[in-house]
Order: sequence, then C-alpha cells, then structure tokens
Amino acid sequence: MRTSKFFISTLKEAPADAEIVSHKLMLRAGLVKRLAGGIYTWMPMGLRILRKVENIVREEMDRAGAIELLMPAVQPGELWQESGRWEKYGPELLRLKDRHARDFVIGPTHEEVITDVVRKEIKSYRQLPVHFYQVQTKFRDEIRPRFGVMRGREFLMKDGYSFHTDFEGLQREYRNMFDTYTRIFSRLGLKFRAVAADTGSIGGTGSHEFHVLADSGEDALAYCPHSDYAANVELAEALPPRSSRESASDPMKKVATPGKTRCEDVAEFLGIPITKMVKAIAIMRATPENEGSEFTLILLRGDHDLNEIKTQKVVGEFRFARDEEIVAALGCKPGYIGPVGARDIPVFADHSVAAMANFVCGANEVDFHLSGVNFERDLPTPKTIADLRNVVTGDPSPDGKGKLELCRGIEVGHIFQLRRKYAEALNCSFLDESGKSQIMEMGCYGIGVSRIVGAAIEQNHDERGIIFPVAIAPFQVAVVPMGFHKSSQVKAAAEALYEELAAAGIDVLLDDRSERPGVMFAEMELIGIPHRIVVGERGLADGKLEYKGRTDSDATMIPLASALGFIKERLCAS
RNA sequence: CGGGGCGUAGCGCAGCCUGGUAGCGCAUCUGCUUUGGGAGCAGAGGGUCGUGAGUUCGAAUCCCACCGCCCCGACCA
Repeated sequence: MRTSKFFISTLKEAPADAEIVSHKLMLRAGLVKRLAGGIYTWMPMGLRILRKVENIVREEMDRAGAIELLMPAVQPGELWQESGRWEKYGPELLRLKDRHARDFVIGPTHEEVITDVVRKEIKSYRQLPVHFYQVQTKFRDEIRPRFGVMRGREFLMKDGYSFHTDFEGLQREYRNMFDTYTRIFSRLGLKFRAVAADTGSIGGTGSHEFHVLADSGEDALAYCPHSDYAANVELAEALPPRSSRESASDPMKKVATPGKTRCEDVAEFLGIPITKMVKAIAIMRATPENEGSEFTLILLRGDHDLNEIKTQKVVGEFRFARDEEIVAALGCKPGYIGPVGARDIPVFADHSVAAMANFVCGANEVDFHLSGVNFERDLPTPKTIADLRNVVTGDPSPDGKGKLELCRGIEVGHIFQLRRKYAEALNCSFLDESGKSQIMEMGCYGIGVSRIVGAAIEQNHDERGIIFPVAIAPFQVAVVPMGFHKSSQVKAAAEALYEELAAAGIDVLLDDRSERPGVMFAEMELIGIPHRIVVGERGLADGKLEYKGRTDSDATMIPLASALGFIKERLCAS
C-alpha cells in the first residue's frame, strides 16, 4: 500500500474526552472515530488491525473444528420471551418495534438464535457434537460506555456455541477451546493469562476468562507463581488463617481519634499496624421475613476489601446502607461504626477477623474508636464466619502450593459450560441411541475482537505511540524515503524495495507523500508499525538502507541487496 | 440511576466572575523558503458560542429548562 492511495489522519493532541492511553492513541492515530457514546467508526487504518485480529481468531476456530455461520443482529423478541431473558436481561437489551409493532431486539449475544437453529436442524445424536461460531457485531446498551472500543455499546465479537449429547462431550470441547484460545492469544502476540472465573447464576463446573495483562486493566487477577492456580479476584478463595486466636490480654478502652474515619488513618494515628484494625461495613440485606432490608454489619480486617460476590453468596441479596440508615441503626455516622454494643444487629465476619484479638474498631461515637477489643469478652463471636474478602498479595494459594500474587487484566475472552440452561428453556433436544429424547449439553465461547485492539495498545505503547505486535499491525513494514519527490535515485530505490517486499507477501506501506521526514517518522511511530526502513541518498551512496525496529533505540545500516532477507528474518523473529 | 466536571472552528484551549465588534495554538487552503524528527514567513477560509425559553437597549457571558459528553459507584467480551 502507498500512503498516497490510502487514508491517514493523525492528531497531535488527543480529544479531551479520551481518558485511557489506548483510547487516546487510537483517536490520535486515526484508527477509530466516535459517532455516539460507545459507537465508533473503524477508519481504514483501524479496520486493517481489526481484520487481522478477526482472521487469526477465525483461522484457529476453523482449525479447532468449529464451523462458521452468521446470525442476524436483529432478533425477534419472541425468542427472548421464550428463554426468559426478555424480562431478565434488563435495559442493557436494546428493544425496538417494527412497523407492525412486533418486538425485536438488537442482539447482545446469540444463545437464543443458535439454540433455535440447532433445535430445528439437529435431531439425532449422530449429528452431535457440533460447534457453530460467528464473528459479528453485538449491541449492549451499557450503563456507562467508556474507554473507546474497550467498552463500547456496539462491538465486534466472536461467539461460538457447542452442542453435545452428554457432559463428557461438553468438557472435551471446553478443553479444546481452552487450548484454542491459548493459541489465539499467543498468535496475537499478547501477554495474557487464563483465570478461573465466577460461574454466576448459571452454576456449572467451568468458566475461564482470558485476560490481556495490563496495569490499567479493570479486573484484578490472583495467581500462584509456583503452580498453575489463577483466578479472578472475584472468585479467588481466601483460606482461613491457620493460627488460633490469641487470648484477650488488653483491657477495652475508648480512644479519641478525631477526624480519623479511614482504617489507614486510625492505624497511623494510633501507631498500630493496620492488621490490628477491624472495619465494619453496613449493608441492607433482603431476608425471607422482611420485604425490604435488614440492617447488617460485615466485619473485615482493616487492610482487606469486601468481595461483593462472595458476600452475596453468604448473606443473599444486599445493597450498601445509606448514611441515614446507619445513623438510625447505630446512632453514629459512618467512619466510627463498630460491632460492640450492636446487640440486635446481625453480624457477619470474615475468617481473618474471627482470628483477631485485642483489636481496634469503631466505638459508634463520632471521633472515637475502641482498642483492646476481644470477642466473647466484649462482644459475642459473630455467628456467621465466612470468606467475605478479596485476596491480597501474600495470601496462601488455595491449592496449597505457595503464595498468591496479584496483577491486573483486561478480559478479552470467556469460555463457559452452559450445560442445559438454554437448551432446556428452548427445548433443544435430540434422539439418543435408544430413540429417547434428551436435552443437549451446551457450551459457549466468546472473544471480544474489537476490545482486543484496545487491549493490545493498552499493553504495548510508549511515549511516541502504539507498538503493535507484528501479527496485528496494520502494516508490518514502513518504507520511508527521504526526498521521494526530489531525488530520482531515492524514488527508484524506494519503489524497488516496496515492490520487492510486497511481492514477497509482506504488508508494506510506502510513504510516497511529500511530507517532511519528521512528520513521516512521527506518524509511523504513532500508528505503531513495527519495522521501518529509511531510504535516503546518504545511505544509498554506500549501497545501504537504514533499518529501525519500533522499540530499537538506534538504527542499523543494512546492505541494499539483502534488505528482503533481513526483513523476513525480523518478521520471523518477532 | 446517584455523585462530580465539561459543552466556544476538525483537534486542544482562552474569553464568562465584572454583559458591549468571538480570540489563540495545531490542522486546512494559497504563495515563497525549507527538506533526516510533527518546519519558517506572508496571506486566506472556517464558529447557529450544545438546544430552547427568559432578563436586558444589548447575552458566549446572567437566570431557568432540556440535550449531549467525560469521570467515580451497581453490568460484561
């Protein structure tokens, strides 16, 4: 491709509404343009990247035995009513009516449609297992679209659905997809980690998320460097402490802690480790008896954070209490609340709290805390003790093989054993060997294709711009001539090199504009083209070209004649 | 939806408090110069100041309503 026949549109300054680096760089490099909140046009340069990602995904899915089809974006509301998700999905589901006032939705996902296809097409165990997939535009009316294509409302997704006669078959395909996803993200050239994920309301035995590792990632991941344990922090289990509770040695005292509402501040003020603090979190819990909510306290060690998913599993549906509800229940505003004297209030404690003695907690009086607090002596031991917190660095790995580390990631893939949830709701059945009708087992497997582009940039950039992995770079090599329209020698050499690389099947971009060198260098680096060859009279006099990799600090001179071999070698190496 | 911030040229911003001819940088166009790191000089084009209603002789500026966007909390690839 020649720049004169392509479209490049870069910005020196990023639009002010872009917050994270990948979003800024995508806008600056002219990869995408915003049309409305969470809705983007993929500009020519960006589309090349998106297509490369898509093709790698497609190749590996095909290789794994999945069969591609394409389902409609617009789906009849009827199907969603049948699966029960018309009510359940909520406002994220974009609903519309056609001219006959019939209900339709713009598909946020395709379990309903694929299950409808399969229940109509597949009748016999002889046709199973089968795995269909598509690469298709989805729409989810996100509450808060943000970060450009990382959390768009409209986005490109690969979604695959497998159908099986039995659970063993599903598990086999699940492992196949785990391996396939591992191959895909490896080929994309991304640093990633597969982690166990929460299976949510569906239950079942298996769900894994694939995360591109990046410090700015929205998800916290826990992993054990000495084993293959890895889980989303939402799920990662915090083991109860091994040591038993110390004896109550200190007397309980009320201490003044003026203006210190956060555990860190109180610990610093009193000169004690934060691990001697207990924090009380007030929630309103739904119970069978009361329609509304029951005021409840959750106790965590001062340095720990509440895990809402774990907590919900233990206490049921809940929300955080409002300030006025806290004052009504404890007679004290948040910041100084504690479990001592909270007689009729249900208290749940994390394992680590139950093992504490002589701790500090709120006194239920503004500007005061209690020190030397002990269970049994000063307050009853909470009747429910459970795993309610997020794991932290250094916690023992649940597999007993070392200590956990934490990192952050961007979720780009998710595989899931759906079991019979949709097949049952939509009566998707087959006849087994004995002619008996049975419900199919089902798995689903998603990859956020457009999100991968953002995630790749989030993981790979520097102050000059994007550093694309070769596999997904819009162009692999940029040929940048110095004085293309001035020097016939440079022009001839640049053209010849361009033709040679292109003929060898290399994705090469020749900058044949009459831009100044600085402009060309800056744009190629911003866009993130991994390899650059400069053709200039200076080098040509010695029969040489100048090569520089995107991350190299210095350029290398290479003989004109060996340029193709040199680049091929570089492309293979990366 | 709750809390905070912002809407002025394609992009980044100033002007608003204290009403009176709408400005700057980048980008764009023309000419000359320049040509190994987002050039220099000279000139030019481009704005319903988010929308609507109000106060006023006069509103980008003050008041009200609405719309849109961004950030922080509950969803997800």
